[in-house]
Amino acid sequence: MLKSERQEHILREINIHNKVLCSDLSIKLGVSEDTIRRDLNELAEQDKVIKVHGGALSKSYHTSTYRQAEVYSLQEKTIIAGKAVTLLQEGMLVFVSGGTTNRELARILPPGLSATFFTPSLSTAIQLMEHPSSEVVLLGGRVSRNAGISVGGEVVSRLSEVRADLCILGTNSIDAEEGITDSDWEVVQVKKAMIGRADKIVALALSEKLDSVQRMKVCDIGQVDCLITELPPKDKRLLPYKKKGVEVI
Amino acid sequence: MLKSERQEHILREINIHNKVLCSDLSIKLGVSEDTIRRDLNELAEQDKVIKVHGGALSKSYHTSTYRQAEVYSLQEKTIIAGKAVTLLQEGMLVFVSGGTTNRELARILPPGLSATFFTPSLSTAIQLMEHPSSEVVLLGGRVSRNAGISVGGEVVSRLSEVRADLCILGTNSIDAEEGITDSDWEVVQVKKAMIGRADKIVALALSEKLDSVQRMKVCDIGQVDCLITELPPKDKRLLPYKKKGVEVI
DNA sequence: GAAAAAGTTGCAGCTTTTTGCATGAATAAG
DNA sequence: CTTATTCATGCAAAAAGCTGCAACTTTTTC
Repeated sequence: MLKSERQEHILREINIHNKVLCSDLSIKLGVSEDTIRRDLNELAEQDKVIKVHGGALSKSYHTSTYRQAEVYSLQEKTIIAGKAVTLLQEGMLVFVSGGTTNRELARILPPGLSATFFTPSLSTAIQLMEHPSSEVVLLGGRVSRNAGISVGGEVVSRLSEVRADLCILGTNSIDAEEGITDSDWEVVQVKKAMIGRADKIVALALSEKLDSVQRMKVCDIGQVDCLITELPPKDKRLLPYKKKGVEVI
Repeated sequence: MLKSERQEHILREINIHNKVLCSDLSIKLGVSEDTIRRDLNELAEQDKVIKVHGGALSKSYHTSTYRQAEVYSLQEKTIIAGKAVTLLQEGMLVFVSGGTTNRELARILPPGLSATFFTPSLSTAIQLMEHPSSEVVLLGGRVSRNAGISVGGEVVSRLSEVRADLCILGTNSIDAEEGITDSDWEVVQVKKAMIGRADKIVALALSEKLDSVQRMKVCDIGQVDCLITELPPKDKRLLPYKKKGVEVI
């Protein structure tokens, strides 16, 4: 295993768990603790991690600790994000909507992956900015104070000029009959535009959002190719969606 | 559990409850009270908590905001931002560039003011979002990892469709002879476009940036209407700029 | 393509840090 | 004033870190 390969692995581990122990990594990667220590020191010098006695901590976790701690259901969201990452492939063009789950996705992106991300979300864009090898395109427009994303005709018309391989939607409500729904008209417009211009639609949802409906429709369940929750795919609650032909991860 | 992790946990506990007891933490974290005591003493030395007999108290009770401490020369930047705010008027359309000084400006914006801000800067936009009565328009485009702003043709062409009353530029280098200069080509393109579409140009600069020159030219000193530093307007160092007809605040 | 240089890795020996415990002093509470 | 905590200190064991070194691999140079 190459040194750089190993360091990427370490970075990835840190992004997922927010910390690593020298002893764990030593076993997991099959090298001595000294080597791990040296790696961590190098990464710390490059300001990519924070070295502490016994291991290292994630930098993004630390710099924004105050917010991170406040993220609701963070653990579940990290699980969801981890599953979603498996769908990403080298060179893809990906639409990413707003929401904390998507920001979490941006945070745990494998360092090696180089893809192009289009997003109207400020926080997702900022998180993606820290990723070394990906391109980030921010969709500009009037900023919705409420949602923290750009909205309006400009976003929609900008989206109409691209075609994405994948569209990753954070969802507030999803139901096997009613499809994906939301409560903010402007957000709905943006999501609709994203859906219309992507080959594959992936919905991320906490299990508590399942089988709930809100006022405004984003899309039919038939348009959703893949549903990701923190539940194991064979959970009962996911059955109605499978029956509608949605792939469940 | 890592030491730093444990201290993080203690800090969070303190922020929630405003106080902690050594005995509680000892049980909750599964370490001896001595260890907790040592942690609390360390945190107290770093001025993060207030140590008292039997435990510790929250410090943020009295003083809030941690992240501000991390901004370089924050005090000077706040002074600059405070002066710049006086130029803003009701209903104005304002271009704002990136940089921490401009973010500081966004932070101290008078709550009553309702203006429209166009910015390519992610952090400025996020800060402006918290302002109750202003409109924020984010200029979208490829995101420059380096500068944290949108760059590229789209930003420029978008700017060409508006005309602003005011353009507030954070500057890295300004010189009475060479004008405003910068080191990042893409940032320069965006700034140029902003300057070309605004009636009044305001440059914000720390005094240490005065009389310095970098490789790429943003604009001539003649194009700058107003220069704001943290210095009093009659400071000697500002004389060369006054002579060139720049208003100095 | 061989020799030299540079980089990588594990190990032994030693230093530093961390942690829990024992002891006695300091402090708060009744 | 008495009593029960709480605190500071020193100490020892364990864990983690650092350093130099030797073995090995990769890259560069001639």
